Amino acid sequence: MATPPLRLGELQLRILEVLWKSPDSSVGFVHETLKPERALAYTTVATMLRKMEARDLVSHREEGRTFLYRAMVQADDVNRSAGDHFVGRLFEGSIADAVSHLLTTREVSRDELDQLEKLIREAKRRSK
Amino acid sequence: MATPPLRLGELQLRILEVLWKSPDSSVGFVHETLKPERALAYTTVATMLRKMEARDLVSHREEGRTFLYRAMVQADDVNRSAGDHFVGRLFEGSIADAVSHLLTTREVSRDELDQLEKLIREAKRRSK
DNA sequence: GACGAAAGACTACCTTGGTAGTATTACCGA
DNA sequence: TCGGTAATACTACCAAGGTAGTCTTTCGTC
Repeated sequence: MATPPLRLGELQLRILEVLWKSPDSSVGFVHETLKPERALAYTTVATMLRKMEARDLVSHREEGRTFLYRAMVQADDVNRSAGDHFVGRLFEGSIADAVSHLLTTREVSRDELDQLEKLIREAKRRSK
Repeated sequence: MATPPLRLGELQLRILEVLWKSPDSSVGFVHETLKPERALAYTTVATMLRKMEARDLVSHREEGRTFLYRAMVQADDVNRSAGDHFVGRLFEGSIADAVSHLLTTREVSRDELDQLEKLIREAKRRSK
């Protein structure tokens, strides 16, 4: 179904993350969950949810008087889209370049490096 | 100077890329360069350039009647910012997770895998 | 049964990216 | 010098993300 680029804002992403972790969340729940990091009005969350539903990013069903929302896009879709953008637009498709950039511009723990090494070995095995 | 997140649109990114490759480009040059991929009006490019200058993404100097623009942000700043977003927002800071995602959601050539392996070895050596 | 709390519906506003038309100015060639 | 062309300036619009106020309905409770 040729998913379009999926341009998500920060709040939308945060909302989706709440819904991925807790499907069938009410507006109030999402609002409460986001409260520590973002002091948003309840209506702001409700409005954004409605806007997102208009874009088929989420859907809702009614449970009595409250709406329970769930994500209509999967985390993988979003990550994939973001990955495409990151690697494609910024590094002309070269994963090596992208990873190289990641590795050189920030601290990477010994542990992470080990993990990465393992990942590569696995990828090699798979492609063999 | 605590560079803010640097939220760039697609066109802005393309324009910056032209300016990185060819500093001191005129509006006409940027317009021409972008023509094959985007059929934009000349004035669209000029307007975007002016908007970008207002945000200090680019600057210009006058050469007779024409403006020559150059990027005020470096490719590294932009890539860094995008990398932060990609790894930080989407994978909660885990480079390993981010790379793993990259590796599993798309084709990676043997060559790239070799390159990656080398990168990791180097990173390990550096951190030792 | 009245009343306040809670939920959704609507509407509005701001910002920014993207796009482009119109106006103005300056220069160059016939 | 006259006119066309090329440059910038200004203005306007649209879409989308983000934010929130107000209105209406619906419960639960005293």
